[in-house]
Amino acid sequence: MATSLMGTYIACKAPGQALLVLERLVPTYSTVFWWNALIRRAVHLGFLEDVLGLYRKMQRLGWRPDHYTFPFVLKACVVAMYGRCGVLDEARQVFEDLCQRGIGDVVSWNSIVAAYVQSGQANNALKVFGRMTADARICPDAVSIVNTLPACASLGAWSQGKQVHGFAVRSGLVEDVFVGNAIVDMYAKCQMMDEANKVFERMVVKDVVSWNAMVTGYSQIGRFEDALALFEKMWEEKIKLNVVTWSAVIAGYAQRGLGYEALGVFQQMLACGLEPNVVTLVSLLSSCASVGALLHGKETHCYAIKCILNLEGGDSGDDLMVINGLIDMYGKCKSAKVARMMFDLMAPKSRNVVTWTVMIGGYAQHAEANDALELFSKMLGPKNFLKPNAFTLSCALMACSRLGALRCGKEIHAHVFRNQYDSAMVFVANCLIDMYSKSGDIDAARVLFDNMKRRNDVSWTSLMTGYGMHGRGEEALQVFDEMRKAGWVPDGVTLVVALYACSHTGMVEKGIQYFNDMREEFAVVPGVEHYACMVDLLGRAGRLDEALRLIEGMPMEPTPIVWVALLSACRTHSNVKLGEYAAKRLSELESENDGSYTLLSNIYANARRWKDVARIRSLMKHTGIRKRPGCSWVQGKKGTATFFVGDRSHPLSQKIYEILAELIQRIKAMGYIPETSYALHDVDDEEKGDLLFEHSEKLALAYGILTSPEGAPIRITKNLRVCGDCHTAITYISKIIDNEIILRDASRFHHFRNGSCSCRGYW
DNA sequence: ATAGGGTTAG
Repeated sequence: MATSLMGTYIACKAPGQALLVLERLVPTYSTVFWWNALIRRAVHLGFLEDVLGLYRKMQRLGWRPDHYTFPFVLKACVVAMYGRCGVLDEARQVFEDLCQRGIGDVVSWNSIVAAYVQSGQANNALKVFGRMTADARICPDAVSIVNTLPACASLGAWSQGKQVHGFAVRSGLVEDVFVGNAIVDMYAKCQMMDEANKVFERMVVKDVVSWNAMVTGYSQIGRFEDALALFEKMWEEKIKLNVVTWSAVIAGYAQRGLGYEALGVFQQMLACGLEPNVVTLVSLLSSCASVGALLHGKETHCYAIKCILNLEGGDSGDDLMVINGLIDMYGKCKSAKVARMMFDLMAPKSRNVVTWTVMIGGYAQHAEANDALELFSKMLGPKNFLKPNAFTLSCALMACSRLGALRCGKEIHAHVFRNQYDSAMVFVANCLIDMYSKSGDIDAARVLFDNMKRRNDVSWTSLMTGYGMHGRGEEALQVFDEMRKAGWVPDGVTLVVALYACSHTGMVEKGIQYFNDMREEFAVVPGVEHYACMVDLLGRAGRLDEALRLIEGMPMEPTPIVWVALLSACRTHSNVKLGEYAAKRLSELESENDGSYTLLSNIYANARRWKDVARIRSLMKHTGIRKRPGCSWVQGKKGTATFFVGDRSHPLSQKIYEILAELIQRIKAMGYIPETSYALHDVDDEEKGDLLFEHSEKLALAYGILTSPEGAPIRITKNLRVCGDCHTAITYISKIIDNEIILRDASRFHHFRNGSCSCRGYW
C-alpha cells in the first residue's frame, strides 16, 4: 500500500512527498529499489540537492547503495558541474574513494564511465574505459559494453566500437539483448548500416529496441524506404510497437517534409491505443510546421496543454522542447503573432537559444523580416544576452537577405568573424554569400566564397544565384563549370539556377542545351520548376509559341508558376491572345494571386483595351483580391526609409518631391517620354489620379540622392517588380548623377550607371 | 544499461 502510494508520488514528479512516505515506512518495507527510483526521479528533475541528500540519507539509514544507485549519483554530480564548478571533482572523488578503499569494482568503473557519457564527455568516457581495461585489468561486463558503445557512436569512433564488438563476441556477451542492441545502434549511428544489419540478423533474441535501432538508422542516413520496409516487417512479425517506434517513423516523415504522411501515421498510432508522449508531440509539431498545417498544429497544442505541459511552472527540459516546437509551428504556419504571444508569455530566463532562434526564423521566413532583426538585437542586448548559435545566425542572415539589409548583414559577419563558429561555418558562410549577393554586393560574396576553407554544393549554387540575379550570366555559368571541375555533381536546384542565369542574360541556346542534357549529363529529371525556367527563357526571348508547346508537352500538370512565366512573357511582348489564355488556365488552378491580374490588366492597357482593363479591375474588386501595394526602401544611416506610392509621410517629403520634379524635368529634356500605360500598373491607384511620377521606387531614388554621399552607390529594394516607366526614368537619371543606382526588385538586380542598366532588357 | 524529439542555406 505504502509503496504503491510512493510510486504514485514518484510518477507525479513529487519526490518530496514520496520521500515523506519513504521515511514513514517501516525499514523492512523499504528497499534499495525505491531509493534508486527516488534518486533517479530527482536526477531527471534536476533537483541536485535532493539527489545528494537522498544518497547520504540512504547510507545514514543503513542502506547500501547498489550498482544502480551509483550511476545516478555520479550523473547528478556531473550535471551539477554545469551550474557550480568543482562538483565533477566530487564525482571523481567518490570514485577515487572507492578505488582507494579497494572496492573499485566493475560497477564503480561503469558508473564513472556512465557519468562521463551522460555529461557529454564521450572522449573522456572512452579514456576511462581504456584505463579500466588496461590499467585496472577489470573485465568489462554487459553494462560496461552498453555504457561504452554509445560513446563510440556519438564520436563516430567505429574502429573502437568494432573492438568492443569483437570483445562482446569473444566473451559471449553478444547473446545479451542489451549488448546486441547497443552494437546495432553503434553501427547505425556510425552510418554503417550493412554492419548493423549483419549483427541484427544474427541476433537470436531481438526485442522492439533492436528493430527501432535499425529503423532509425536507415531513416537517418536517408534510406527512408528501407526504414519503412522494416516498419512494415515489424507489423508482419507482430512485434509489439511502442511509442518510440511510432515517434521515430513520424519524425522520419517530418524530417522529409512529408507532414501529412506523418499525421496519418500518428492517427494509426492512436488507433493502436498508444499514448503519445513528449517526443511524439515534438515530432508531430515539426510535421505540422513542415506543411503549414495550422489546424493540426492547434490540435497538437491542445493535446499538449491537456496531457503534457506542466502549467504549474515546472520548467522541465521536455516542456521547453514542446514550447519551442509550438512557437516554431505557429511561425511556420504564418501565425507569427500567436508565436510571439507564446514567446512573450514565457518567463524570460526559461527561453533558450532555440526559443529565440525559432522565433527569429519564423519572422525571417514567413513574416516581417524587420521583426526578426529587431528580436535578434534584443537577444544580444544586455538584458537577455544569449550567444546565438549557427542556426540563429543563419536565420538573422536570411532576414537581412530578404530586406537587402547590407549594414546589418555586415555586422553579423563581423560577429561571426570575432566569435568562432568552426563547426557550422560552411552553413553560415553560405548564408553570408546569399546575404551579400541579395544586398547588392555580389563582389563581396565572391571574395567570401574564395576565402572559404571548405565549401559544399550550396556554396557554389549560392554564388551562381548571385551572379544570375545581377545579370552576370556568363560568370554564373563559369562558376557552374568550375563547380563541376571541382568534382561536385549539380542537383535539381543548381540546374534551376543555371537555367535562370541563361534566361536572365538572354543566353537562349545555352539554356535549351542544358535543359535537353539534364537527364543524360546530370542525371536530374526535369521538374516543374525547370519547365517554368524554360518557359521564362523562351518567353523573354519572344519565342512564345515554343514556350506554349513546351507547356503542352509537359509530363506533369503545369503549376501556377509556369503560367505566370508565360503570362509575364506575354506582357513583355504584348501578346494579348496568349496572355488571356495563360490567365484563364491560371484561374482554373484557383491560385488567386494579385500578380496575375495585374499582369493581364497591363497587357490590356498596353493594347489600349480600356474596357478590359476596367473589367479586370472590377473582377478584382468583386473577388476581394487586392493588389499588394508596391513599396520601396533605402537603408539610410539612421534606419530604413520606406516609401509607398504617393507617400508623403517622410519628414523630408517636400525636399524629395522637389528633387524628383527637377529630375523628371531634366530627363524629359533628354528625351524621356513617360510610359503612361504603366500608370495602370497600380490598378487601385488609378482612381486617385496619375501617380506615375510618385511611384515608390522613384521616391526612394530621390531620397537616396538626397542622403547619399557623393559617388556612393544608392541601394534601393522593392517588394514587387520594378515598373517599366520607372526603369526607363532611372536609366535616364543615371546619366545625370554620378552614383551607381543598385535596385533590387522581386525578381533580380538592376545596376544603373551612365544611362544603361545591367539587365540589358531581360527583366 | 540499449532505441525516438525542437532551430539553418542555394
